Amino acid sequence: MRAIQKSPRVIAREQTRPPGSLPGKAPKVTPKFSALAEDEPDAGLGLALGPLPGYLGYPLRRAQIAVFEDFMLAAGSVGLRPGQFSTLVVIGANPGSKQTDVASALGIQGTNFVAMINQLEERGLVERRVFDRRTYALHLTDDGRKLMEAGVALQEAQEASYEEILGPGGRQILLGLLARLTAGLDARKAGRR
Amino acid sequence: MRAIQKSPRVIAREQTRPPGSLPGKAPKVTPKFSALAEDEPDAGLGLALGPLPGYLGYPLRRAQIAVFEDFMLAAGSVGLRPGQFSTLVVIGANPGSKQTDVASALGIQGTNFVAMINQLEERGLVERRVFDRRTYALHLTDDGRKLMEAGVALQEAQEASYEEILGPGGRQILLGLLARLTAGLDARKAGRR
DNA sequence: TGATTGTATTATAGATCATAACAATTATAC
DNA sequence: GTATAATTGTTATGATCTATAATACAATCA
Repeated sequence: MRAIQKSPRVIAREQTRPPGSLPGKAPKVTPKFSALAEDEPDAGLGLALGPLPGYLGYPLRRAQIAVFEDFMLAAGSVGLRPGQFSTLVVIGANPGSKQTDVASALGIQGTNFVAMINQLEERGLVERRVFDRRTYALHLTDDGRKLMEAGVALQEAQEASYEEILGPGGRQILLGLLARLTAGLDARKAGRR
Repeated sequence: MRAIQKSPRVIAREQTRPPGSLPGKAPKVTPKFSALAEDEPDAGLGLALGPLPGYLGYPLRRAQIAVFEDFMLAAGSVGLRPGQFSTLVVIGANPGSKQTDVASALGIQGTNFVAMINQLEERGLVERRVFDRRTYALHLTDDGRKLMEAGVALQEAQEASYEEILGPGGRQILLGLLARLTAGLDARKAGRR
């Protein structure tokens, strides 16, 4: 509780609070006067999320987190994070590419991509070869290719399990809708520019 | 290019590289020995993404980023980030809730939720009232409610535009598939535990 | 009473992401 | 052919987001 530790910051916050609202005794009886949970499944434990589940951003975010966690549980055994895995896949599909191109294909800022390649190179998975005097050509090492292929195998299994969850064809429909949404939003953004 | 700046780190990396591959002078004549485009770098601009677009995690991530950017462009005018907006919505739907419950409803770790509430409280959008001596009850201030409602109005407009992009019913189907996927993965994770 | 659990907090560290500045190279314009 | 611009990779920095560990205190229960 905040009032306990009395750090300066805490004290400052307390001082700005109307005195009437910080009595030691609280009305424990207070019935969640909201109880607006009339339209929520809610299951007693969780709170009502209001309109959030109907706003695409929220379920998208939750699904993305869930899938990433799932990936980490499965592919964590090969020691790859999602971003690293996709980097290996793209380099594997385009050997000799420049850092700039790989980064932009993945939607990663070039400036942040440097650290990623550094890590992968230090782990002996990726090689920087000279392309011209200002450019590197990226290649997978043998270890990198092995790890990438192991990740692909794991990922294929994951996709099969997603198909189980989503029913026959559901996964394909989801992929199509996601691609359409991303393309539409990217186009809108490009139009604004 | 890395060989240019010669920071200690750079030198260290170069030293660990097989001598044959680190000539100080780049073989300008060397016909980009890469060009190994075993499968062509394709399409001039974008690189091949290999199997990535067929793996749910990747399009999910891209879509989530695109939607979040879209939200920031629209709701940025009211100065709310997605996480802050959803926090306001949940508090508004459940006035008097404990921090713990709001955080877990949103899937945010309690320890990270503290900073979020600090910010919202400092901006005068959220109030911490005493619930009992170790617990705070969260409420929206008048300003907080106004901002939340403004965000909801903006978000409703966004959803309409998503429906345009996804075609009639497409948005609803997408919502359903995302919810099913998240629920399925959460159940699987819970089962593993 | 003493041990356990609940609630909020701080500190810390890692990953992610964006911006700015910079160095060297290459490409282009005049 | 030289001056200028655009590319390419890098570093540095700061803001977010996230996860873990440790702490302080309160409430509950055997």
